[in-house]
Amino acid sequence: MPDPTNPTPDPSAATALTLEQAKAQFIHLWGATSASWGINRTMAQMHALLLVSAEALSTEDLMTQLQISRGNASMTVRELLDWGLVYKALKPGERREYFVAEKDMLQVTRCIIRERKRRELDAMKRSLDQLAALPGDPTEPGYREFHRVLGDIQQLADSADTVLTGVMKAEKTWLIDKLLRMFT
Amino acid sequence: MPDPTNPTPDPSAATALTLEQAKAQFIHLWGATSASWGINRTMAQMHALLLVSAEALSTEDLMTQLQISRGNASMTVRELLDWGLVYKALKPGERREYFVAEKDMLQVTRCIIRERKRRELDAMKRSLDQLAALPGDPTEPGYREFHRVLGDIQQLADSADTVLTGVMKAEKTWLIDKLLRMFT
DNA sequence: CACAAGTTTCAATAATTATTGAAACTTGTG
DNA sequence: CACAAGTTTCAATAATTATTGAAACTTGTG
Repeated sequence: MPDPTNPTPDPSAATALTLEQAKAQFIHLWGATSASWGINRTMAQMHALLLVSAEALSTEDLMTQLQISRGNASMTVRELLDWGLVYKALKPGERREYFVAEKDMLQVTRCIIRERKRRELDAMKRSLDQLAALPGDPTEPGYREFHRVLGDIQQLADSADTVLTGVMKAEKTWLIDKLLRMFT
Repeated sequence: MPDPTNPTPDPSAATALTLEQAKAQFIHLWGATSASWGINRTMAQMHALLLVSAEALSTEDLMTQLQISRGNASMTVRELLDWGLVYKALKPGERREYFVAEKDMLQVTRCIIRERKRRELDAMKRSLDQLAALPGDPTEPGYREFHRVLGDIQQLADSADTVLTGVMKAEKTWLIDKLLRMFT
Protein backbone atom coordinates (compact mmCIF):
# COMPACT_ATOMS: atom_id res chain seq x y z
CA MET A 1 0.00 0.00 0.00
CA PRO A 2 2.12 2.94 -1.16
CA ASP A 3 0.99 6.18 0.42
CA PRO A 4 -0.58 8.39 -2.28
CA THR A 5 0.19 11.54 -0.30
CA ASN A 6 3.90 11.05 -0.97
CA PRO A 7 4.12 9.93 -4.58
CA THR A 8 7.31 11.64 -5.78
CA PRO A 9 10.65 10.80 -4.16
CA ASP A 10 12.40 13.72 -2.51
CA PRO A 11 15.14 14.72 -4.99
CA SER A 12 17.52 15.70 -2.17
CA ALA A 13 17.43 12.07 -1.06
CA ALA A 14 18.08 10.51 -4.43
CA THR A 15 20.13 7.72 -2.86
CA ALA A 16 17.81 7.19 0.09
CA LEU A 17 16.19 3.81 0.41
CA THR A 18 12.47 3.56 0.25
CA LEU A 19 11.03 1.90 3.29
CA GLU A 20 10.08 -1.03 1.12
CA GLN A 21 13.67 -1.52 0.01
CA ALA A 22 14.94 -1.28 3.55
CA LYS A 23 12.40 -3.84 4.70
CA ALA A 24 13.38 -6.17 1.87
CA GLN A 25 16.99 -5.94 2.97
CA PHE A 26 16.07 -6.66 6.53
CA ILE A 27 14.08 -9.73 5.47
CA HIS A 28 17.03 -10.96 3.48
CA LEU A 29 19.43 -10.38 6.36
CA TRP A 30 17.22 -12.12 8.89
CA GLY A 31 16.82 -15.10 6.56
CA ALA A 32 20.56 -15.40 6.02
CA THR A 33 21.34 -15.15 9.73
CA SER A 34 18.87 -17.87 10.56
CA ALA A 35 20.69 -20.37 8.38
CA SER A 36 23.48 -20.71 10.93
CA TRP A 37 20.88 -21.12 13.63
CA GLY A 38 19.12 -24.25 12.52
CA ILE A 39 15.95 -22.31 11.73
CA ASN A 40 14.96 -22.51 8.16
CA ARG A 41 15.23 -19.58 5.82
CA THR A 42 11.57 -19.30 4.92
CA MET A 43 10.52 -19.28 8.54
CA ALA A 44 13.01 -16.56 9.40
CA GLN A 45 12.05 -14.46 6.40
CA MET A 46 8.38 -14.76 7.18
CA HIS A 47 9.06 -13.75 10.76
CA ALA A 48 11.06 -10.76 9.56
CA LEU A 49 8.33 -9.74 7.14
CA LEU A 50 5.67 -9.86 9.84
CA LEU A 51 7.94 -8.04 12.29
CA VAL A 52 8.27 -5.04 10.01
CA SER A 53 4.71 -5.05 8.71
CA ALA A 54 2.46 -2.53 10.33
CA GLU A 55 -0.72 -4.39 9.39
CA ALA A 56 -1.73 -8.02 9.72
CA LEU A 57 -0.99 -10.13 6.63
CA SER A 58 -2.92 -13.03 5.14
CA THR A 59 -1.46 -16.28 3.83
CA GLU A 60 -2.02 -14.81 0.38
CA ASP A 61 0.08 -11.75 1.27
CA LEU A 62 2.87 -13.92 2.68
CA MET A 63 2.91 -16.03 -0.49
CA THR A 64 3.19 -13.13 -2.85
CA GLN A 65 5.57 -11.02 -0.79
CA LEU A 66 7.99 -13.88 -0.12
CA GLN A 67 7.40 -15.60 -3.48
CA ILE A 68 6.69 -18.96 -1.95
CA SER A 69 4.06 -21.61 -2.58
CA ARG A 70 0.78 -21.81 -0.75
CA GLY A 71 1.78 -25.05 0.95
CA ASN A 72 5.03 -23.61 2.21
CA ALA A 73 3.32 -20.44 3.44
CA SER A 74 0.69 -22.47 5.28
CA MET A 75 3.16 -24.80 6.97
CA THR A 76 5.55 -22.05 7.92
CA VAL A 77 2.97 -19.71 9.40
CA ARG A 78 1.66 -22.63 11.46
CA GLU A 79 5.15 -23.22 12.77
CA LEU A 80 5.52 -19.57 13.74
CA LEU A 81 2.21 -19.84 15.61
CA ASP A 82 3.55 -22.94 17.40
CA TRP A 83 6.65 -21.08 18.48
CA GLY A 84 4.45 -18.26 19.77
CA LEU A 85 6.18 -15.72 17.56
CA VAL A 86 3.05 -14.87 15.58
CA TYR A 87 -0.63 -14.48 16.45
CA LYS A 88 -3.82 -14.92 14.49
CA ALA A 89 -5.71 -11.71 13.90
CA LEU A 90 -9.20 -12.28 12.60
CA LYS A 91 -10.74 -9.35 10.81
CA PRO A 92 -14.45 -8.93 11.50
CA GLY A 93 -16.61 -10.10 8.63
CA GLU A 94 -13.67 -11.77 6.85
CA ARG A 95 -13.26 -15.47 6.32
CA ARG A 96 -9.55 -15.26 5.69
CA GLU A 97 -7.04 -15.49 8.54
CA TYR A 98 -4.55 -12.72 9.14
CA PHE A 99 -1.32 -12.84 11.12
CA VAL A 100 0.69 -10.39 13.21
CA ALA A 101 4.10 -10.84 14.81
CA GLU A 102 4.89 -10.44 18.48
CA LYS A 103 6.87 -7.20 18.37
CA ASP A 104 8.31 -7.07 21.87
CA MET A 105 11.81 -8.35 21.24
CA LEU A 106 12.29 -9.59 24.80
CA GLN A 107 9.16 -11.66 24.41
CA VAL A 108 10.49 -12.91 21.07
CA THR A 109 13.73 -13.91 22.75
CA ARG A 110 11.80 -15.82 25.39
CA CYS A 111 9.83 -17.75 22.79
CA ILE A 112 12.98 -18.70 20.93
CA ILE A 113 14.80 -19.76 24.08
CA ARG A 114 11.83 -21.79 25.24
CA GLU A 115 11.49 -23.69 21.97
CA ARG A 116 15.16 -24.31 21.41
CA LYS A 117 15.73 -25.35 24.99
CA ARG A 118 12.90 -27.82 24.73
CA ARG A 119 14.06 -29.29 21.45
CA GLU A 120 17.78 -29.30 22.01
CA LEU A 121 18.93 -28.96 25.59
CA ASP A 122 16.16 -31.00 27.18
CA ALA A 123 16.51 -33.72 24.56
CA MET A 124 20.25 -33.85 25.12
CA LYS A 125 19.88 -34.03 28.89
CA ARG A 126 17.52 -36.94 28.61
CA SER A 127 19.95 -38.87 26.41
CA LEU A 128 22.87 -38.10 28.69
CA ASP A 129 20.99 -39.23 31.78
CA GLN A 130 20.02 -42.42 30.04
CA LEU A 131 23.59 -43.13 28.95
CA ALA A 132 25.03 -42.35 32.37
CA ALA A 133 22.53 -44.70 33.99
CA LEU A 134 23.41 -47.70 31.84
CA PRO A 135 25.20 -50.39 33.77
CA GLY A 136 28.88 -50.67 32.93
CA ASP A 137 31.85 -52.56 34.24
CA PRO A 138 33.71 -50.26 36.67
CA THR A 139 36.80 -52.42 36.56
CA GLU A 140 37.43 -51.71 32.90
CA PRO A 141 40.35 -49.35 32.48
CA GLY A 142 39.09 -45.95 31.36
CA TYR A 143 35.68 -46.45 32.94
CA ARG A 144 36.21 -43.68 35.48
CA GLU A 145 37.61 -41.31 32.88
CA PHE A 146 34.62 -41.86 30.60
CA HIS A 147 32.15 -41.26 33.39
CA ARG A 148 34.02 -38.14 34.44
CA VAL A 149 33.61 -36.65 30.94
CA LEU A 150 29.96 -37.61 30.97
CA GLY A 151 29.48 -36.02 34.39
CA ASP A 152 31.21 -32.80 33.32
CA ILE A 153 28.93 -32.50 30.34
CA GLN A 154 25.86 -33.13 32.45
CA GLN A 155 26.93 -30.48 34.88
CA LEU A 156 27.39 -28.02 32.05
CA ALA A 157 23.99 -28.87 30.63
CA ASP A 158 22.42 -28.34 34.04
CA SER A 159 24.01 -24.92 34.39
CA ALA A 160 22.83 -23.93 30.94
CA ASP A 161 19.37 -25.13 31.84
CA THR A 162 19.27 -23.08 35.03
CA VAL A 163 20.47 -19.94 33.29
CA LEU A 164 18.09 -20.24 30.35
CA THR A 165 15.14 -20.96 32.60
CA GLY A 166 16.08 -17.88 34.60
CA VAL A 167 16.30 -15.69 31.52
CA MET A 168 12.88 -16.87 30.40
CA LYS A 169 11.24 -15.97 33.66
CA ALA A 170 13.08 -12.75 34.33
CA GLU A 171 11.61 -9.31 33.97
CA LYS A 172 13.08 -7.10 31.32
CA THR A 173 14.67 -4.35 33.37
CA TRP A 174 15.87 -6.73 36.03
CA LEU A 175 17.48 -8.98 33.46
CA ILE A 176 19.29 -6.42 31.38
CA ASP A 177 20.35 -4.67 34.53
CA LYS A 178 21.78 -7.70 36.24
CA LEU A 179 23.50 -9.19 33.26
CA LEU A 180 25.03 -6.00 32.07
CA ARG A 181 26.14 -4.97 35.54
CA MET A 182 27.69 -8.37 35.90
CA PHE A 183 29.81 -8.30 32.79
CA THR A 184 30.65 -4.69 32.07
CA MET B 1 43.58 -51.89 22.77
CA PRO B 2 41.52 -54.30 24.86
CA ASP B 3 43.09 -54.95 28.21
CA PRO B 4 44.42 -58.54 28.24
CA THR B 5 44.19 -58.67 32.06
CA ASN B 6 40.42 -58.63 31.83
CA PRO B 7 39.53 -60.94 28.95
CA THR B 8 36.32 -62.61 30.19
CA PRO B 9 33.21 -60.55 30.86
CA ASP B 10 31.95 -60.69 34.41
CA PRO B 11 28.95 -63.06 34.29
CA SER B 12 27.13 -61.11 37.02
CA ALA B 13 27.11 -58.12 34.66
CA ALA B 14 25.77 -59.91 31.62
CA THR B 15 23.77 -56.86 30.54
CA ALA B 16 26.47 -54.31 31.34
CA LEU B 17 27.81 -52.26 28.48
CA THR B 18 31.41 -52.59 27.56
CA LEU B 19 33.20 -49.28 27.65
CA GLU B 20 33.49 -49.46 23.89
CA GLN B 21 29.73 -49.74 23.50
CA ALA B 22 29.11 -46.88 25.89
CA LYS B 23 31.57 -44.71 23.98
CA ALA B 24 29.92 -45.59 20.69
CA GLN B 25 26.58 -44.52 22.11
CA PHE B 26 28.03 -41.27 23.34
CA ILE B 27 29.53 -40.56 19.91
CA HIS B 28 26.19 -41.21 18.31
CA LEU B 29 24.37 -38.97 20.80
CA TRP B 30 26.81 -36.14 20.41
CA GLY B 31 26.55 -36.32 16.63
CA ALA B 32 22.76 -36.27 16.71
CA THR B 33 22.66 -33.32 19.11
CA SER B 34 24.97 -31.30 16.95
CA ALA B 35 22.59 -31.47 14.01
CA SER B 36 20.25 -28.96 15.61
CA TRP B 37 23.23 -26.77 16.34
CA GLY B 38 24.50 -26.02 12.87
CA ILE B 39 27.63 -28.06 13.48
CA ASN B 40 27.98 -30.97 11.16
CA ARG B 41 27.58 -34.52 12.27
CA THR B 42 31.05 -35.74 11.39
CA MET B 43 32.68 -32.89 13.24
CA ALA B 44 30.63 -33.53 16.34
CA GLN B 45 31.26 -37.26 16.23
CA MET B 46 34.97 -36.79 15.80
CA HIS B 47 35.00 -34.40 18.71
CA ALA B 48 33.10 -36.91 20.83
CA LEU B 49 35.46 -39.71 19.86
CA LEU B 50 38.51 -37.68 20.80
CA LEU B 51 36.86 -36.53 24.03
CA VAL B 52 36.43 -40.07 25.26
CA SER B 53 39.70 -41.46 23.93
CA ALA B 54 42.41 -41.79 26.51
CA GLU B 55 45.21 -41.76 23.91
CA ALA B 56 45.91 -39.47 20.97
CA LEU B 57 44.48 -40.72 17.66
CA SER B 58 45.87 -40.45 14.15
CA THR B 59 43.91 -39.51 11.03
CA GLU B 60 44.01 -43.21 10.21
CA ASP B 61 42.37 -44.06 13.55
CA LEU B 62 39.69 -41.43 13.04
CA MET B 63 38.93 -42.79 9.56
CA THR B 64 38.51 -46.35 10.68
CA GLN B 65 36.70 -45.68 13.95
CA LEU B 66 34.20 -43.28 12.39
CA GLN B 67 34.03 -45.08 9.05
CA ILE B 68 34.68 -41.96 7.02
CA SER B 69 36.94 -41.20 4.09
CA ARG B 70 40.44 -39.90 4.36
CA GLY B 71 39.45 -36.55 2.85
CA ASN B 72 36.62 -36.07 5.28
CA ALA B 73 38.79 -37.02 8.24
CA SER B 74 41.49 -34.61 7.18
CA MET B 75 39.15 -31.66 6.63
CA THR B 76 37.21 -32.25 9.80
CA VAL B 77 40.22 -32.63 12.07
CA ARG B 78 41.57 -29.39 10.62
CA GLU B 79 38.31 -27.67 11.47
CA LEU B 80 38.45 -28.95 15.05
CA LEU B 81 41.99 -27.56 15.29
CA ASP B 82 40.70 -24.21 13.99
CA TRP B 83 38.01 -24.11 16.63
CA GLY B 84 40.63 -24.87 19.26
CA LEU B 85 38.80 -27.99 20.40
CA VAL B 86 41.61 -30.36 19.48
CA TYR B 87 45.39 -30.20 19.64
CA LYS B 88 48.15 -31.85 17.67
CA ALA B 89 50.21 -34.32 19.63
CA LEU B 90 53.37 -35.36 17.84
CA LYS B 91 54.83 -38.63 18.98
CA PRO B 92 58.63 -38.62 19.06
CA GLY B 93 60.13 -40.49 16.16
CA GLU B 94 56.80 -40.70 14.31
CA ARG B 95 55.98 -38.99 11.08
CA ARG B 96 52.25 -39.30 11.53
CA GLU B 97 50.26 -36.61 13.34
CA TYR B 98 48.16 -37.50 16.37
CA PHE B 99 45.34 -35.53 17.91
CA VAL B 100 43.93 -35.07 21.40
CA ALA B 101 40.81 -33.20 22.51
CA GLU B 102 40.69 -30.38 25.00
CA LYS B 103 39.03 -32.15 27.90
CA ASP B 104 38.21 -29.26 30.20
CA MET B 105 34.55 -28.71 29.41
CA LEU B 106 34.57 -25.07 30.47
CA GLN B 107 37.39 -24.47 28.02
CA VAL B 108 35.41 -26.36 25.37
CA THR B 109 32.43 -24.13 26.04
CA ARG B 110 34.60 -21.04 25.63
CA CYS B 111 35.91 -22.24 22.27
CA ILE B 112 32.43 -22.92 21.02
CA ILE B 113 31.08 -19.59 22.21
CA ARG B 114 34.01 -17.74 20.69
CA GLU B 115 33.63 -19.34 17.27
CA ARG B 116 29.88 -19.13 17.07
CA LYS B 117 29.82 -15.56 18.30
CA ARG B 118 32.34 -14.60 15.66
CA ARG B 119 30.51 -16.33 12.85
CA GLU B 120 26.96 -15.53 13.80
CA LEU B 121 26.47 -12.71 16.25
CA ASP B 122 29.28 -10.49 15.00
CA ALA B 123 28.24 -11.03 11.40
CA MET B 124 24.65 -10.17 12.24
CA LYS B 125 25.64 -7.04 14.12
CA ARG B 126 27.66 -5.80 11.18
CA SER B 127 24.72 -6.26 8.81
CA LEU B 128 22.31 -4.58 11.21
CA ASP B 129 24.59 -1.58 11.68
CA GLN B 130 24.97 -1.27 7.96
CA LEU B 131 21.22 -1.42 7.39
CA ALA B 132 20.44 1.05 10.16
CA ALA B 133 22.95 3.51 8.73
CA LEU B 134 21.48 3.55 5.25
CA PRO B 135 19.77 6.83 4.45
CA GLY B 136 16.00 6.63 4.38
CA ASP B 137 13.14 9.02 4.08
CA PRO B 138 11.92 9.83 7.62
CA THR B 139 8.68 11.28 6.33
CA GLU B 140 7.51 7.94 4.98
CA PRO B 141 4.78 6.45 7.15
CA GLY B 142 6.16 3.53 9.07
CA TYR B 143 9.71 4.81 8.97
CA ARG B 144 9.86 5.34 12.70
CA GLU B 145 8.28 1.97 13.43
CA PHE B 146 10.77 0.17 11.22
CA HIS B 147 13.72 1.86 12.84
CA ARG B 148 12.34 1.10 16.27
CA VAL B 149 12.29 -2.63 15.47
CA LEU B 150 15.80 -2.38 14.09
CA GLY B 151 16.97 -0.55 17.20
CA ASP B 152 15.39 -3.12 19.51
CA ILE B 153 17.15 -5.91 17.71
CA GLN B 154 20.46 -4.10 17.85
CA GLN B 155 20.06 -3.56 21.56
CA LEU B 156 19.35 -7.24 22.05
CA ALA B 157 22.37 -8.21 19.99
CA ASP B 158 24.53 -5.87 22.05
CA SER B 159 23.33 -7.40 25.29
CA ALA B 160 24.00 -10.89 23.99
CA ASP B 161 27.45 -9.78 22.91
CA THR B 162 28.27 -8.37 26.33
CA VAL B 163 27.07 -11.46 28.13
CA LEU B 164 28.88 -13.90 25.86
CA THR B 165 32.10 -11.94 26.03
CA GLY B 166 31.79 -11.98 29.81
CA VAL B 167 31.25 -15.71 29.92
CA MET B 168 34.30 -16.27 27.76
CA LYS B 169 36.54 -14.28 30.03
CA ALA B 170 35.12 -15.42 33.33
CA GLU B 171 36.82 -17.82 35.66
CA LYS B 172 35.10 -21.10 36.26
CA THR B 173 34.13 -20.86 39.90
CA TRP B 174 33.22 -17.23 39.63
CA LEU B 175 30.98 -17.87 36.65
CA ILE B 176 29.07 -20.89 37.89
CA ASP B 177 28.73 -19.24 41.25
CA LYS B 178 27.37 -15.97 39.98
CA LEU B 179 25.03 -17.36 37.39
CA LEU B 180 23.61 -20.03 39.58
CA ARG B 181 23.20 -17.70 42.53
CA MET B 182 21.44 -15.31 40.22
CA PHE B 183 18.85 -17.69 38.90
CA THR B 184 18.20 -20.25 41.59
C1' DC C 1 -26.72 -29.82 2.50
C1' DA C 2 -24.38 -27.82 -1.70
C1' DC C 3 -21.20 -24.61 -2.62
C1' DA C 4 -17.42 -21.33 -2.33
C1' DA C 5 -13.50 -19.71 0.04
C1' DG C 6 -9.88 -20.97 2.29
C1' DT C 7 -6.44 -24.38 4.46
C1' DT C 8 -3.69 -28.49 4.93
C1' DT C 9 -1.37 -32.58 3.48
C1' DC C 10 2.00 -35.09 1.21
C1' DA C 11 4.35 -37.44 -2.75
C1' DA C 12 7.33 -35.71 -6.19
C1' DT C 13 11.06 -32.75 -7.06
C1' DA C 14 14.42 -29.10 -6.44
C1' DA C 15 18.03 -27.07 -3.78
C1' DT C 16 21.46 -27.50 -0.54
C1' DT C 17 24.98 -29.63 2.06
C1' DA C 18 28.17 -33.38 3.17
C1' DT C 19 31.13 -37.04 1.61
C1' DT C 20 34.05 -39.67 -1.28
C1' DG C 21 38.27 -40.92 -3.41
C1' DA C 22 41.74 -40.22 -6.66
C1' DA C 23 45.19 -36.93 -7.98
C1' DA C 24 48.20 -33.33 -6.49
C1' DC C 25 50.88 -31.76 -3.07
C1' DT C 26 54.18 -31.60 1.10
C1' DT C 27 57.75 -32.99 4.02
C1' DG C 28 61.39 -35.53 6.12
C1' DT C 29 65.20 -38.81 5.15
C1' DG C 30 68.88 -41.61 3.03
C1' DC D 1 67.27 -34.89 -5.05
C1' DA D 2 64.49 -39.28 -5.34
C1' DC D 3 61.54 -41.63 -2.67
C1' DA D 4 58.15 -42.95 0.78
C1' DA D 5 54.84 -41.64 4.10
C1' DG D 6 51.53 -38.79 4.93
C1' DT D 7 48.20 -34.80 3.96
C1' DT D 8 45.19 -31.81 1.32
C1' DT D 9 42.31 -30.44 -2.41
C1' DC D 10 38.38 -30.57 -5.15
C1' DA D 11 35.21 -32.25 -8.85
C1' DA D 12 31.83 -35.79 -8.84
C1' DT D 13 28.29 -37.85 -6.30
C1' DA D 14 25.44 -39.12 -2.41
C1' DA D 15 22.54 -37.79 1.34
C1' DT D 16 19.70 -34.61 3.38
C1' DT D 17 16.47 -30.95 3.69
C1' DA D 18 13.21 -27.59 1.79
C1' DT D 19 9.71 -26.51 -1.54
C1' DT D 20 6.12 -27.11 -4.79
C1' DG D 21 1.48 -27.76 -6.28
C1' DA D 22 -2.40 -30.52 -6.93
C1' DA D 23 -5.72 -33.15 -4.40
C1' DA D 24 -8.11 -33.70 -0.12
C1' DC D 25 -10.06 -31.57 3.50
C1' DT D 26 -12.57 -27.96 6.47
C1' DT D 27 -15.66 -24.44 7.52
C1' DG D 28 -19.10 -20.93 7.20
C1' DT D 29 -23.23 -19.46 4.59
C1' DG D 30 -27.44 -19.23 1.68
